[in-house]
Amino acid sequence: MNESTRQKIIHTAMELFWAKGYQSTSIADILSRSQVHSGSLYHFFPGKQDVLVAVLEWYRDGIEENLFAHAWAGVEDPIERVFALLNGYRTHLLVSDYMYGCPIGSLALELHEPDPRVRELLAINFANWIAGVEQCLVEAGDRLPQDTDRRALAEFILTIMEGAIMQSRTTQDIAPFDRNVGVLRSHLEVLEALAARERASIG
Amino acid sequence: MNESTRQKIIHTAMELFWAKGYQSTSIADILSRSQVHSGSLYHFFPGKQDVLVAVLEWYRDGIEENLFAHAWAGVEDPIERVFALLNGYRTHLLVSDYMYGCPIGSLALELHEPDPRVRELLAINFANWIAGVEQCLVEAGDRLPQDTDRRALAEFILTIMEGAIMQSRTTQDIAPFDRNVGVLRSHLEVLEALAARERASIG
DNA sequence: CCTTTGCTTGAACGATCATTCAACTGTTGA
DNA sequence: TCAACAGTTGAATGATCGTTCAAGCAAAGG
Repeated sequence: MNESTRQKIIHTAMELFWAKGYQSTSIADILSRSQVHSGSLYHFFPGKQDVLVAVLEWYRDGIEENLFAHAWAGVEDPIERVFALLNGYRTHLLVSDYMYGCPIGSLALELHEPDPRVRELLAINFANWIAGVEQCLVEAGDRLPQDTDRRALAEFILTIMEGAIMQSRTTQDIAPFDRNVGVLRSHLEVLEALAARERASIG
Repeated sequence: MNESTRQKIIHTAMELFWAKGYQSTSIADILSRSQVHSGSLYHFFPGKQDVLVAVLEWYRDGIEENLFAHAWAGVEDPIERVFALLNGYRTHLLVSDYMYGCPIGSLALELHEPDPRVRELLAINFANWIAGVEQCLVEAGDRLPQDTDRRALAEFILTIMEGAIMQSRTTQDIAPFDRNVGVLRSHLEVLEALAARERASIG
């Protein structure tokens, strides 16, 4: 089984969906960019939606090596890892002139009546992202107040990331992104201060 | 000049763009739903993009009466007005079975290379929303710490609203929305507590 | 050698897309 | 009465869309 053609299609589709969105990307776009012919594509995929499914599965299966490992290289502090992750999206915005935001988020809002498989894969990708951040917050241990709902906080951080990207992409200005991350940082600093007081009163 | 046909097109297009997105809405959809014929549409609008521009102008010009006035009817407390506004989106999600989120946000992420007029109108609509919330926060006066950047906080609230809608629409579950709003509420409560301490120490 | 199998090639198809336009209607002002 | 004009009608157009398929190729197994 020749994986290279299939992989080439997925990789090309991923880039195009990220840059242009799903609907604006035509099969012809994928074919010409990947140097594959339509018959080959339809040999591997029943239709366009199935290419999207494969792309979302690729995101799901590679989030560790493609996203977290890259963002967290050289960053050990668990709370700084959260901001390192956010900074990765910031860099993508800047170097692509506000074209590349979060590929999952863009697809999530673009597809209004998605295939159940697609919606579930979008949700799984969000859940994996949240789980990665939650792990950072768990590793932060008693630097956060004991009763902090770390999963809810991780979910909140995803929310801020997505909303911040939306605003900066729309205004073509990194300032909204930075201000939002700044408010998040001050929120976490308050939590850290509360946790420090907790530790002092107990210890 | 017959405004009713033009208005009928804008109103229908607004609904369809909200429900299905811009690209998934065809001119034929707008025509059949609004009972207008193609020649009439192209008499008023040079093309599809110009219909979108008119819709975004309609949002811009009507944000007060169509959004704020409705959400804030019977709510006087400025901080509760913030949550009343968010609750309006929550209701839309629930009654539409997670189809209707924020029309501006959906368009903002769907359009990857928008007409400059379109992008500017999206940005203006965001700015107007932020300004409305900022006004609430200004009216909250010394219930927030003196040095609170109320514009940045309003921007942050937009971010949370958009990110929360994205997650609840994707998971088809209101819980993420509610948890995000809950974290926001606790954040504001911390600010209110800090402001109370400020007032006590000064007064 | 032949058959099977996995994959490739690329022309072709029907559907749908945004858009055009010539003919038409109804109203208004001279 | 008539010309001018705003608006309507709906068939037609060309482009592009996702998809199909018959033909071909190369390698493997017998």
